[in-house]
Formats: sequence, C-alpha cells, structure tokens
Amino acid sequence: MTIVKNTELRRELTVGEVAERSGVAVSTLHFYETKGLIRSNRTRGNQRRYPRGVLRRVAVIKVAQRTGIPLSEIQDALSVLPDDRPLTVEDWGRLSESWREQLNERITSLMALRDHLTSCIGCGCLSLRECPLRNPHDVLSMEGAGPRLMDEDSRP
Amino acid sequence: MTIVKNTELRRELTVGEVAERSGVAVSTLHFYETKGLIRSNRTRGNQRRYPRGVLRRVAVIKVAQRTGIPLSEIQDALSVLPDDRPLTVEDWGRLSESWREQLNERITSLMALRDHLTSCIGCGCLSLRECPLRNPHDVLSMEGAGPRLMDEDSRP
DNA sequence: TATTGACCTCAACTATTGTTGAGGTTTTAT
DNA sequence: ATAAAACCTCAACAATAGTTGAGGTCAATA
Repeated sequence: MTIVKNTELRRELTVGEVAERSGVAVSTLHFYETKGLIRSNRTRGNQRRYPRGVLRRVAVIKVAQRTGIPLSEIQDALSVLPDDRPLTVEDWGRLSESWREQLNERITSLMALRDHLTSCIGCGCLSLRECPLRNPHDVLSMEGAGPRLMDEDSRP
Repeated sequence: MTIVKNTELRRELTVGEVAERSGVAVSTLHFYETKGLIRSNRTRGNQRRYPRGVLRRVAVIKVAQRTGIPLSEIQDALSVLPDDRPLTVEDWGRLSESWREQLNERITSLMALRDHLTSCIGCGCLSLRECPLRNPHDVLSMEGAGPRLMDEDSRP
C-alpha cells in the first residue's frame, strides 16, 4: 500500500487510489460517474482526480445498495447533496432517514414472509385453502387484482 | 372470469389459465419453462397443457423469489422435486427449511445495517474514525482484503 | 365452416449493474 | 529520456429476469 506523505494529505485522489481505498473496481467508478453518482475533476492530461469526499459518497452508495435501493434512487437522493464539499452529519441524516424507512419496510416484509414459511412447514396448511402460500396475492402483495384462490384439486 | 364446470375440474390448464390464476404473465411462464422451473405437456397441436400442480410450483417460485433467491437456485431446489405429482407437505418442508435459513440471514444482515444507520444518524459518529460507515469492509462484509480505514481528511 | 381469440416459436429488446478488451495517452520513476 | 504503470474512451459483453413483436397455427364458438 502506498505510504501517504503528510504533504500529500489533501492531494486529490486518482481513480486507482479511490478504487483501492473504497474497495470498488476502477471500472465501477467510471460507471458510477456515467450515472452521475460521483464526479471528478480532470488533469490537463484528462485523467480523473477526485476530492477525498468521494470516498464517503462511495461508502454511502454501497450502504444504500445493501439496503436494496437501486442506483437510480441513490442517484436521486445524492443529487440534492453538494458534491463540492464533504457531507455534513445533517446531509447524511436526511438521506439515511428515508433509506432507513425503506429498509424497515423490507425487513418487515421479509419477516412476514419468513413467518408464513414457518407456519406452513409446521401446520401442513399447504393442503388448505387458507394457506397464504396458496393465495400468492395476499402473501406477495402484488399489484392490482384482488385475491384469486387457487383450485382445490392441486392439493397433496 | 371463466366459470369452471365440475366436469372440468381435473382438466389440464392452458397457459392463459395458469397465467390468470397464478398472476404471472404468459411470457413469464414460457420463460420459466425454458429455465426448467416448470414443465408442460403438449396437445397434438403443440399447445401447452399444465397439470394443476403447476400453480403450486409457480407459487413456490414466487415466494422463493421474494426471499431474494435467484431463479437458478430455485431451479436447483425444485429439480429434486417430482413434477408429475403435487408436492407433499414434506417436499415443501425440505425446500422451505433451507430457504428459511437464507431468509433469516438476509433479515439479520439487513437489521444490522439498519442499526448502523440508526446509530450513525443519532450520534454524529460519521465524523469519527470508528464509524462503521466509514469503514465499509466491516459493515459491508465484502470479500477479501481486511479493513482499510478511510482518511481523516474527508470529514465534515 | 368460418372466424376470432388464444396459442406457437424465435429473435430482439428492456433494464440493472457492472466487467472486459482494444487501441491509444499520461504520469511517474529511474 | 525512456520505460513501465496507470490512465483514457468507447464498444461489446455478461448475468438476471423478463417483455415485445413478427409471422404463423390452433381451437372454440357462432
């Protein structure tokens, strides 16, 4: 790993340095840039140079992705943020609060699903009309069109 | 909706009927068939006819997808199952038990992430070296390469 | 029987999230 | 000054999970 001299502490980072420090590939940083998720300055020779705040942006992107938020939405959220200064606690708080809510919804939904699975294993209700797994529109909460019960005759 | 006469109760289903009852598109059923997730018999005229058990298979597929399992893995799991008879409680139990474990892992991981988000909002630790969000390889538990601390100088 | 709606195949296309490679340029180190 | 390492763009490719459309066939109903 490169030894960073004190005199260089505020130097802008090359794409390779950002890749190494953030743990994402150079190609991914290029890709994020085309998507407007991060931005770079260029040298006279057209090479990217990143303000060090980009590391935090990339960290935020990766965290948001882990919650299941697509890049397009992450971009929407990040676009209201300044990219010319490091994020403040308040900036981050606004973002994470909305993401936390989505994350909670996902968790709740997955837990409900898990509980259905569990009960369907234990009780043999697969044979019954009431089993939520036989009525996917209840359990899966898909769009439109109310519940359509499945037929009796595909039971074990 | 078609009124099903008693005499037809065990008739095989057309692709359109399966689509309507299961809530997935005809094209999706074709697609699942190419992936080996479901199977059909054919009429002399080459049209698909499904045993009614296909409805349960499709329901299972959709449930598994909701847990975040990719189709390839769903196919692996389903491939050990008979497709010539309806699933038994035991068949389903074997499947769902392994999937429930994966589901639990996902839930646990998302909850941990949520807790990090929460604490980072509350405590302002974004400014601190210890913040898990500043050290994505801890929080994100990505492969290889131990923790690489981010620099001091991108703090707010 | 004729017609209409449902069905068939196959290829191409969509969107997401990147990766890979070719061909050429810049920066850094010696 | 030169060579190596890192960088550049652009296009193509990859995997996942399907959807759409063209061109043609089948089957149920009037």
